[in-house]
Amino acid sequence: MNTSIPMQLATWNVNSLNVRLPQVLDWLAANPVDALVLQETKTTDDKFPKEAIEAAGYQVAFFGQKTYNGVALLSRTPATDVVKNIPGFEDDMARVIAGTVDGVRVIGAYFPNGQAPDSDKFVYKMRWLEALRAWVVDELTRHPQLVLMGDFNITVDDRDVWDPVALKDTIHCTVEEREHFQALIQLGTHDAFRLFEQAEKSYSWWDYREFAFRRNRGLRIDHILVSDALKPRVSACVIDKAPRKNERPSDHTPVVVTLA
DNA sequence: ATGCCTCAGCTCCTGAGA
Repeated sequence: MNTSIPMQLATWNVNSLNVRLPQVLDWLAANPVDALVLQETKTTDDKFPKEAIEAAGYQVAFFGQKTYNGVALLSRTPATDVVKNIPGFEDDMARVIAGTVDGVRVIGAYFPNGQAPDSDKFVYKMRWLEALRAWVVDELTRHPQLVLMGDFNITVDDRDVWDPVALKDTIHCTVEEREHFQALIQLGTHDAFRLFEQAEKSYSWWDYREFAFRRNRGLRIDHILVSDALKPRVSACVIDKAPRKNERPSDHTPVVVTLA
C-alpha cells in the first residue's frame, strides 16, 4: 500500500442527497478529489444513489436512515475496513462512516447538533463526543495516518463565529463543546484549516434565512482534523464557497484538504 | 420572535436543523 501518493480529501454536509445529488456530481467533476465524505444524506440504504455515484467513477460506502442523519464515504479506490457508527456506542442515528483509502484512515462524521445547552440533545451530544474520543484513540493506534472530518457542529473559537458576542455560550459556541474539540486535538490531531493563513470571517455554514450567506453571517463548523503522522503531508486546506451559490444549495459548503 | 428557510414525511402541517 502506497502511503505517500498525493491525495485530496473533502467533507460536505449536503442536507439531503436526494436533492443535492446533481450538485455533488457536478462538484466532483470539477473537483476530482480522492475521497469525499457526506453528511445528512437523509436517505435509507435501499434508496441510496449508488449507481449514479459509481457511474461518476467513485466507489461508495454508505450508512443511512429515514428522514434524518445519514453518512457516506466516496472514494476513487475502494475503502477497506469500513466501520459504521462508533463501535460499542449504542446509537439509533447514522452518524459515522470510516474506511481506509490509499493508506489513510478516513473517518466521516455528522456530530450531533445539540439543539440548546440545557436540552436532552446536548446531553446526548456530550455522551457521543466522549464515545467518539475514546474510539479515535483506538483508531489512531491502528492507523497513525488518520483524518477525522465532517460536520462537527462546534465552532473552534470566536474566529469561527460571525457574531461571537451575540452567540456567546449558545449551541455550537459553548465552552463544553469547545473543550471536547480540544480533547480531540490533544489526541495528536490538527485543525487542517488553521495550519494555513486564511481570510478573516471564513465560514462553512450559513443559515438559509435572512440572506445570511450574502451578508456572510455564518459559522465554521465543518472541520478536517489530520493526525500528527499526516500533518507533514498537508499542503493546503480550503473552504469551497462555490456550491453555496448554487440554486437550492445545501446550507453547508465543502472543505477540502490536500496531502502531498 | 416559540419568527425568518429548507427538507422529509404518517405531506397542506410538524419536527429538526444550526
